[in-house]
Amino acid sequence: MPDSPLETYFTFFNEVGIIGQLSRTLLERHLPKGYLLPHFSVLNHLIRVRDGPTPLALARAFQVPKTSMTHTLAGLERGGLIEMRQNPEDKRSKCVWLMPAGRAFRDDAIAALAPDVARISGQIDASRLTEIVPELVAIRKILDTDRNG
Amino acid sequence: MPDSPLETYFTFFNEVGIIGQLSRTLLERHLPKGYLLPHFSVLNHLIRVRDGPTPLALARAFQVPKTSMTHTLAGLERGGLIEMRQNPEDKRSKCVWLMPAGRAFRDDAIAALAPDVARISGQIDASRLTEIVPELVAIRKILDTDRNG
DNA sequence: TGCATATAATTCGATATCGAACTAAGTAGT
DNA sequence: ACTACTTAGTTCGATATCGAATTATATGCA
Repeated sequence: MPDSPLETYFTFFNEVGIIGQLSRTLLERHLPKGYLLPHFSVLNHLIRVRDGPTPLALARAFQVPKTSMTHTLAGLERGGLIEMRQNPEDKRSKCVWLMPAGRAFRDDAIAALAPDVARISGQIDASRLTEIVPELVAIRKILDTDRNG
Repeated sequence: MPDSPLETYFTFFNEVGIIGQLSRTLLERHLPKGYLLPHFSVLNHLIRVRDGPTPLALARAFQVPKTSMTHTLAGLERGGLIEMRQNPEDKRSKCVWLMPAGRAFRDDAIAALAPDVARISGQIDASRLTEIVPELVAIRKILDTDRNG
């Protein structure tokens, strides 16, 4: 099935979209009621990338409008999973800090996900993904800088 | 940065999620007010895959709950882009048919997207994507059958 | 045939998403 | 120091998403 370049892009982004949706559903199935992928993602970011970022930095990291991030953070704070303190360097701003309950939440989610990962890793070779990931990172960065100028 | 297999999966799905979001925003920027990616996707599906499917078939094709598809189709019908007729083979069911305005809508969107594609294709080689797409298709199918049993 | 169950679609209610407007605080130019 | 502009975050309103319940039709089995 020969494909025009335009169709190649469409197919690529279409597949990416569906995989994103399926994997999101897979994860959310294991989260406590009231929590969604964005909640998990933020906690994960605080652990893996950096603790104490501003809401705006998080919004940019996840490419969502800052008003969506406000809402996500409110949910995390309500559950005692994070704490928002004033940014000492800028009184307009806040910093987001992980609480012990937040770390436990994230660890629990990952543990609950283990069976899924085990089942899937039998069918998708991780080394295959390792080859693809750098390509995806490159594409993500191109789209990202394209968007921001 | 050596990566555990678990982290490989996480990184992969994370990148996929972000690319999906960025590309979605890119497309939606060119759609008329009130229309979103799902509207475009359905029209595109009617043209590229099959005209006249049932709402349920569409919901499955896009991996969304059927109630979400009801909503999307209502939007398309309100705009005269599709028509929903009774399924002659099953009175519970309906068939979704593309209207001329629907085809025009889709063609316009693709035309409006052309500058973006041109800009991006200068940075992402389509042949690179051609290599990755089969891998993504395989992964999508695995997740899909995993989900449905 | 008649009844139990299954399926297609919709409606309803709760929550998520996001753009626009707003408030508060920082910054730059004079 | 004053004014204009910019930036961080929230609030508000409109729409999207999606699970649960509902309605209408089909199917399977006695």
